[in-house]
Amino acid sequence: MGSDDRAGTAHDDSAERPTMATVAEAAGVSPMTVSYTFNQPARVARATRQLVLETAHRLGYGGPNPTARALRRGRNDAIAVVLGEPLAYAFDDGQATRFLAGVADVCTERGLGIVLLPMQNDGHDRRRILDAAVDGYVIWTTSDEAPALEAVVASGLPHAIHGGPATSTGTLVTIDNQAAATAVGLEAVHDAKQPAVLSFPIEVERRPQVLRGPAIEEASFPVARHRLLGYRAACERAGLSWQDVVVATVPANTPTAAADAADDLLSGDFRPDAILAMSDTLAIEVVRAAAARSMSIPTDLRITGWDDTPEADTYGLTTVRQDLRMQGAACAHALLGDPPGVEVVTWSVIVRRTTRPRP
Amino acid sequence: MGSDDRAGTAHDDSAERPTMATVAEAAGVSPMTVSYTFNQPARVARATRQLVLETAHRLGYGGPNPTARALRRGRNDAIAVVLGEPLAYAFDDGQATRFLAGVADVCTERGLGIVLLPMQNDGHDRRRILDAAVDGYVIWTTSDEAPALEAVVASGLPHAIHGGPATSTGTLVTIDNQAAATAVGLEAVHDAKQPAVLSFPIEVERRPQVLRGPAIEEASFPVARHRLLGYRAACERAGLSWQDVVVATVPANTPTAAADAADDLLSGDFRPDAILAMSDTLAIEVVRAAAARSMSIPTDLRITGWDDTPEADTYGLTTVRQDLRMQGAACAHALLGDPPGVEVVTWSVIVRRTTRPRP
DNA sequence: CTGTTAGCGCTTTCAT
DNA sequence: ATGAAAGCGCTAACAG
Repeated sequence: MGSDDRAGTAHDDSAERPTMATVAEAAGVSPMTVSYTFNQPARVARATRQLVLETAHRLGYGGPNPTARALRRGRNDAIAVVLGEPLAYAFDDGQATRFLAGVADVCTERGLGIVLLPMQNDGHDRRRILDAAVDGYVIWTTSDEAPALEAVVASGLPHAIHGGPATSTGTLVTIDNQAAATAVGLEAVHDAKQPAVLSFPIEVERRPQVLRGPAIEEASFPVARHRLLGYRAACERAGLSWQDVVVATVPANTPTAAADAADDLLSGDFRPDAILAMSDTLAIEVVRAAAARSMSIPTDLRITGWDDTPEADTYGLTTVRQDLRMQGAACAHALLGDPPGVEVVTWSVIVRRTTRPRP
Repeated sequence: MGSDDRAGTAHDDSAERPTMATVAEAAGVSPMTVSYTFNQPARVARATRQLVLETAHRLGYGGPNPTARALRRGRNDAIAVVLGEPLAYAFDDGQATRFLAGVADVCTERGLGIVLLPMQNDGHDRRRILDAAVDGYVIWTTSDEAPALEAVVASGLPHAIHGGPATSTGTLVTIDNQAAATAVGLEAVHDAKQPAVLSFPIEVERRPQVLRGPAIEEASFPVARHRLLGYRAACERAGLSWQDVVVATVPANTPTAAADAADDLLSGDFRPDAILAMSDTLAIEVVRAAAARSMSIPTDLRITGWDDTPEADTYGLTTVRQDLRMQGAACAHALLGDPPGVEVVTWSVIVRRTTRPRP
């Protein structure tokens, strides 16, 4: 590295971190005056303020201790976002990051911190939640039995849940996944014989699996469950039996996981002529895998996605349009007690070239 | 939403949130016994523990208040990650998310929360930093004069900075960007006549610009500056004058911004025969833009990237290999006082098909 | 095994 | 415009 990059004189651990009292004493004023200087400067005489600020600076006092202030005020000015998956996955998951961006929009605007709480499903999740110094929780799509949910409810703090499951005390923000799945699914299956589904995990271990006509009611994740119910309805309405539908699940909504699953689906004995994917990320890897096999879309294979990302347009993907960023913002608002406003989240189906027009 | 979506019991907003003292009184024990029950259960008689837990549950006490505990313990069990950009950008930035994942690895392992602090460059940044209840800061690549840096130093808390700039009290984690830029740059410019650079922002406004032979020393971001210095060295070593090199900057390291910039570079009067990009994300958009123009790579155009992402391999990109996730973890460790271990961050150049072999 | 004491650093409330 | 008192909810340190 260049010589303009010098760091690392030692850290002085011996110096006590100064407190308000230290500064007050050094400046010859009361602690209250120091507090006012930092919190309501207008209330303090110009000269006093100056003196306090100088003393603070001289002593290396950086301002009121946020923890003490939070305790006294009974408010942390921060909210937690509970992610039901390792953070590394969440950051690779376009849906999750768009949702997070929406939460962040509100937090930035209101000057709130965002605390990310990764869940591990390892028994410490409850602690992780209850130990966070926050004023409320936003929960990103999780499973029905997640201990995290119980902990959030136990905290007694306000919370908003995206996708599901609902709690009795929180706000649920979601589109009607089942209805949307039926609608988009029909675009692909109306002229198909062997549909398959590329699904989010349906059990908490998040293992990748390939199942035939799985029992949907047992799926642990409400979002996946509702979409599967919708897809099933679409298949049945097209005169197809759910028993014959193959469902492949990915461990995470990332391109890498999607590519593997797409490969599995297209290489197996089962030769699907329609694939209903629960995200554009997944669907696009199907498009690619199909292209690699010189399959013609939509003739040989119909594909639907979910989210209507910019890439969906690039790939001509028939998909469900929803605004996850807005839903993230809606969760934050709900939790902060703002007027609901967006209780009902809208969605629509965007029909493009990866499916054939319905009669 | 389906009626299968119920959880939790009613929330009584009228009830005061119980404290340890409340529980202690109700259970007929001292507050310390309640504290021990939650923090060192082994120290409490089984029967007493049982009683306390039951009482707590009955009263809806969710456990020790994290803020009070943090104040008393002098520790927050959370660290902040300071992002020099809006969160929405950071989440779209593969480098940033890989780095964050590394920080998250360590935090997850150690049970620490991650507080995301987006900077706005709006004068409140100092406050945002100093108001966070955390035990230290990890700073993601920022500019030399960022007020955030001053605030972090003023906090007196330990901090680790990725990329730069260094502070006197923090740890710097970075590869030798200048040396790496020279090395990878040479792969592309050794047989080129008109190189161009696709760069990260060089001024804090992050405006997209196209400059010819810019004054590198004035670039505000150390990472971009060092890489530009390295690229310049490569050009000069190849007998080319920096004055003739066009540098285009992107507002953010995202595919969208990259596509725009790649377009600008390839559509302008200046016809580059080599493009040195500061990330694989940027480089790949150049490859695509070149393909769309039927340019032949590496014959018509040599391209280098940075990071050696999986996509770099897919696209046959000559690039710099570095492990940002590990660097994120190194920052977290440094800040937590763990033995350094990774002071020196390694890098290497991976030569693939987007450049021509050097003689 | 359980309890007492004494604050952590700050700010609300109420004086002056 | 400044200050004194009180205590937010908890736990380290030290009894017993």
